[in-house]
Amino acid sequence: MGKKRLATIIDVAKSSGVSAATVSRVLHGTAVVSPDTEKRIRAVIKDLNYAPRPAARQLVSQRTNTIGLLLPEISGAFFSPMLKGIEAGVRDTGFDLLIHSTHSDSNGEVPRQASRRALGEHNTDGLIVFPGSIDQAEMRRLHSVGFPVVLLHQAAPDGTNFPMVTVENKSGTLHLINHLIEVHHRQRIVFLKGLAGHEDSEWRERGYRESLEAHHIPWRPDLIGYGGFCEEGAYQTMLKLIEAGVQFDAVFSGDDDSAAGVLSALRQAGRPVPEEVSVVGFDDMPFSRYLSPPLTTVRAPIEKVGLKAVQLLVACIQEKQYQAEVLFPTELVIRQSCGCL
Amino acid sequence: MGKKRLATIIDVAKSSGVSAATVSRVLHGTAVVSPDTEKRIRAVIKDLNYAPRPAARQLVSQRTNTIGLLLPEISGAFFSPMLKGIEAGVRDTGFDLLIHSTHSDSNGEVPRQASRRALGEHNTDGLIVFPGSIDQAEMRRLHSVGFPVVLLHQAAPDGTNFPMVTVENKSGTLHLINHLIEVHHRQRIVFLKGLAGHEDSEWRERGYRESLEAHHIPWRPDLIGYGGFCEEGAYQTMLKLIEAGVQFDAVFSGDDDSAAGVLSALRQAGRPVPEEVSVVGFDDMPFSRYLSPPLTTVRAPIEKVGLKAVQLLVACIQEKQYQAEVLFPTELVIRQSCGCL
DNA sequence: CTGAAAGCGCTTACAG
DNA sequence: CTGAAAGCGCTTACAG
Repeated sequence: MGKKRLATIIDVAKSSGVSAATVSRVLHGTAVVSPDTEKRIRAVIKDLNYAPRPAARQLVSQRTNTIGLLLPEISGAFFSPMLKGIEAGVRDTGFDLLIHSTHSDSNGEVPRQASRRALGEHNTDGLIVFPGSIDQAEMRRLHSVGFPVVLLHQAAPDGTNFPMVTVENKSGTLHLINHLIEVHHRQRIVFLKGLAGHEDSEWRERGYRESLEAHHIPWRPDLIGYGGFCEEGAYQTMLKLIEAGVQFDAVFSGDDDSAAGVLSALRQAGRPVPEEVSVVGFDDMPFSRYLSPPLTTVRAPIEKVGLKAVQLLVACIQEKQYQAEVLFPTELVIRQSCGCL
Repeated sequence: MGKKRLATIIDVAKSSGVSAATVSRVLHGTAVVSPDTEKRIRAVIKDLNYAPRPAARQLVSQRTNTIGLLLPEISGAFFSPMLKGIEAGVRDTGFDLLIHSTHSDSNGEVPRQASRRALGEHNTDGLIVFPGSIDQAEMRRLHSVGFPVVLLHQAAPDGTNFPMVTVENKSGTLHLINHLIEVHHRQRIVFLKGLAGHEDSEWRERGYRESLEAHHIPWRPDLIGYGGFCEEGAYQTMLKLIEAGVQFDAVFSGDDDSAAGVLSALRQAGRPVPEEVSVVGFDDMPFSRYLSPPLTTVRAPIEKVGLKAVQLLVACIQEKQYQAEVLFPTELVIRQSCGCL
C-alpha cells in the first residue's frame, strides 16, 4: 500500500546482468543486442514493471515528445469532435497531449503572467492553438524562436507563417444560402454572426453576402444579428428581432449550436419552421439531425481538422514537408428545417 | 527563425553573477535572498525569457506535477463540461493535465500493451479515471503500489478503496419518475438503459423501479429498452418499440443526449409530446432547454464533478485528508416535455 | 555485441 | 544570505 519506488533502468540492468546502455538499446532497438540478453532483459522489464521515466529521456534528448493544446475555454458541441481528432492524431504519432485552457480560473481571476508559460518550449515540442488562446505578440515570439505551432480555424498573423487548418466556410455557406434562395425562394435571410474577429463567422458572412449578390438580393443590415455561435445568444437575438418586427423568411444561425436556440425562439414565438421560416446551421453536429425539425446544415469534418492539425505539427517538429494551409471541404446536408420534404 | 537554445538556470545565474542555487531560491521563494540580487535575477529571467524545464525538476523532485486523465473515448455532450471542470481544477491547483484516450486508434486497431503505459506512475502523480478506460487488474495494481487514483461515475472495484465522485443518480431519478406519475398520471413509462455495467444507468434504473414500486405500478420488461445514452441508440430503439406496438405514455431516456433521439423518433412517428407521451432526460445539458419541447430533466452538476475529482486527487497526492466518496445532489428541472405548462 | 563515462537542467542538503 | 557538489534517470558517443 505504501508508495513503492519505481524501478529504474539501473535496476533492470542489474537484474539482467548487463549495463544500463544495453537495456536502453533494447528499449529503442537502436543497436543489435544478442537475442539471449534481449530476451532476458525483456523478462526483467516485465517482471519489475519497468517504464522509462519520460523526464529523464526529455532531459537528455532535449525533446519532450509532447504536444500542447491551447484553448480559450472548453464549451460548445464543436469542442468534442475537435479534441477527439486531436487525441486520435496524438495517439497515432506516439506523442503525449498536454492541455491548457487560458480561460480565467474557477474564481474568475484573469490569467496572470505565469499562465502564459503553461505550455511552451520548455514542456512541449509544439503547440496546437485555438483562436483566442494566445495573443499575436506571443505568436510572433514563438515564430521568432522557430517553435512549431499550428493554428486551428484562424489565419497566421502577419510576421508569421504558421500552418493552419480549417474548413471551407465560404463556399459551404454559399451553397447553403443558394439552396435557400433557389429552392425555397427565400429573400429575407437573417444571418447571426459570432464575436468580432471570429474567422469562421467572417468567412461565412462572406459566403452569405456573395450568395445574396449573385441573386441580386440587397444586403440588409437589419437582418444581421449577433448569435455568438451558442444557443443562448442566438435565442435572445431571435426573440429581439421578432419583437422589433423585423421581417424575415429564413435564418442562417451561424452554426448548429445557435440553430438550436433559433428553433427554440421561433417555436416560442409561434413561427412555424419550415413553413413560415427556413432555418439552417453549420457544422452538422451529432444532435442536429435530432432537432425539430431535423436541421439542414453544412457538414464540417471537425474531427479531421483536429487529426490533420496534429499531423502537420508533427511534420513541423520532425522538420518534414508540410502544407501551409489545409481547408477541408464542406458539404450541404439537406434535412427538413429548410423546407425540403 | 532557427531554433534557439533555451536559456537554462545556469545562463540566468551567470548573467546575474550568482549561483544556480540562488536562482532556484528566488524561483521557489524557498529561502531569503537579498532584495538586490533578487531584483537582478528577476530582470535577467525576464530578459532571457527563462522558464525552468519541468523535465529537470521532475527528475530531481521525483514528482511530475501533472495529473493524467484516462478515458475510453471522447464523445457525447457529457464530456465537455466534465473536461471543463477538470481543467479548471487542474489550473487552480497548478498541475498540468495529460490526456489519453484508451480507445482504438484512428485505424480501428485495439490498444496494445504499450498504451497501458500511456499514463501512469512514470509520467503523472495521479490519475482521474473514466469508466471503461482501464480494467480492474490494472486498478488493483495501481492500488497495490499506492498510486493516487480517483474514479469518475464508478465505484472502486473490490480490493481497492479509490475515492470516487459522481452524482445522485438514484434519488434524482426517483423524483423525476415520481413527477411523471404523480403530476402527469403516467403509468407506462419506458426506460432506456445504457451498456451493461454503466453505473449511472444502473442507479437510474433503481430509482425508476423504486418509484414504480412506491406507486404500486408493476414493472414491465417490455418497457425497458437499450438507449445507449446516445441519440442514435435511443432513436432506433424508440422506433422499434413503436413498431412493435408497445403501449407507453412516457419515456425516461436515460440521459439528455438520448432524449433528443427519443423526441426525434416520436415526432417522426406522429406521437405528440407531451400531449400523448411525456419525455424526460437526465443531466440538463446546455441544449436541453432548446429542444422541442424544452426538456424536463434532472440537473447533474457535471462540471463540479470534474473539479471535485481533481481536488480529491490532489489531496491524495499531497497526502491530506479527503472524502472517500462524493455524491453531488441533483435537482429536478421542470420544463415542458413532461406535460407541464 | 557491450560497457564506462559524461552530461541533460535542475534542487537540496551541507557548509560557511 | 550564498555557493559547491551530489544526484535524479536516462541516452549517446567513444572504446573495445
